[in-house]
Amino acid sequence: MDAFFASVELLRYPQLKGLPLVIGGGRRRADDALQASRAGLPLSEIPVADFPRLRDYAGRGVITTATYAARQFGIGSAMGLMKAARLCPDAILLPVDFDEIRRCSRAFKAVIREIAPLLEDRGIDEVYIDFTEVPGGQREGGRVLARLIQRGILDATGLSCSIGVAPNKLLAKMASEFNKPAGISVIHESDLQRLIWPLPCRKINGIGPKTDQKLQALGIHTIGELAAQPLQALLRQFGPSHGAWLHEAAWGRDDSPVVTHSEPVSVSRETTFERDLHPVRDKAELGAIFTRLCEQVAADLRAKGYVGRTIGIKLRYDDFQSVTRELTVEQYSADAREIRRIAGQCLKRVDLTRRLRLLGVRVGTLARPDLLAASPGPAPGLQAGLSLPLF
DNA sequence: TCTGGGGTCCTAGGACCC
DNA sequence: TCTGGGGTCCTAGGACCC
Repeated sequence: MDAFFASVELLRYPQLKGLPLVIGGGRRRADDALQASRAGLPLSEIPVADFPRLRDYAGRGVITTATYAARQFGIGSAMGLMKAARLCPDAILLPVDFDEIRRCSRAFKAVIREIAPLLEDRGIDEVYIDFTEVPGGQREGGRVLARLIQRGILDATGLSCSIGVAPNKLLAKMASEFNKPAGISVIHESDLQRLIWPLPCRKINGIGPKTDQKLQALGIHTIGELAAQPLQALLRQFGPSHGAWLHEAAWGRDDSPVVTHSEPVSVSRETTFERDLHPVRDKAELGAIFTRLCEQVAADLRAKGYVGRTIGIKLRYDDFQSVTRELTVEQYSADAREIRRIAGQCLKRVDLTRRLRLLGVRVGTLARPDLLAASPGPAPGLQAGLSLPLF
């Protein structure tokens, strides 16, 4: 989806079209001013002058989405809001409306599923689609079906998306970025040298800042340069698994399937405080936050229909160093008090003399309670042992 | 100028088992 | 007194993605 979070807001506030608009922020509501001016007015008639600006923000948030107009100023995703405010103080800032985002996310995925059911969910605003077997999927190399999907999403939601069509997910993902926004690009294996190899390595999905830095240090800047590296050299530098993957990716090879269903691995909640808190001096405040996080995780688990038996915490100190602790217990649970009890034991195993900026609670090793009841494992009194000598 | 929140997957070491 | 070759599970950290 193109500038998804921002585009969703533009549906409500069309008067902001073409203006630099940024979505993000932490706890502090960026739309306080808007709430006040809203009274009695249709949303689309709220004067542009009444919208909150980046310059008025003074919190710890980052940018989730910037419209293309805002990107002109050098603003981008994951940038701190304070830095963004310096680049474009007049940009309008709105908070993320998660309920509305989720609604739009479900809506656009539903449109795609109607046309092409083999869909892999890649988060709130992205999917992979296998339309090899969809009737008409091969027309114009897939371009016809891509147009159909694009049009269907626009009609149903008013939102635009960009589609890349390719022989595999790796290339399709890169292709989807060629013509943003509202673009379609179709690429074939034979386009590898011309279209893919000139790109920076960072464009490969799976090469992040760390790997890129390491590649740069080796004098490897483009995907073509990476492809030219002897496999042996990559294996030596990056280990057998990562090295082999880098080589394959540079050659545009990816045989990973489109996965239509997956079970969640963990559920977590975390929060960055408005100001750093001291475990001793701000004990009461931290305790309340801790309890709330446990309650939220428990509620999320129950809403999704899962229980878990690995309970963990995450801390971030004021110097941004993060630590985690976890404990796996016998009994599955989705109970806030039980989660808090185990998480509390984890807390005892970390340094609590330094100021914290973040606290998180996580539950892993998940199971569905209904399935658990169906196969309770070895019941007491029914256990048997059998051993045979090996030789 | 400090850097959100929710996830997945991988690695590596240690405990423990056969 | 020295020392194998599997395997699973648990834990901590880190890279990466949306």
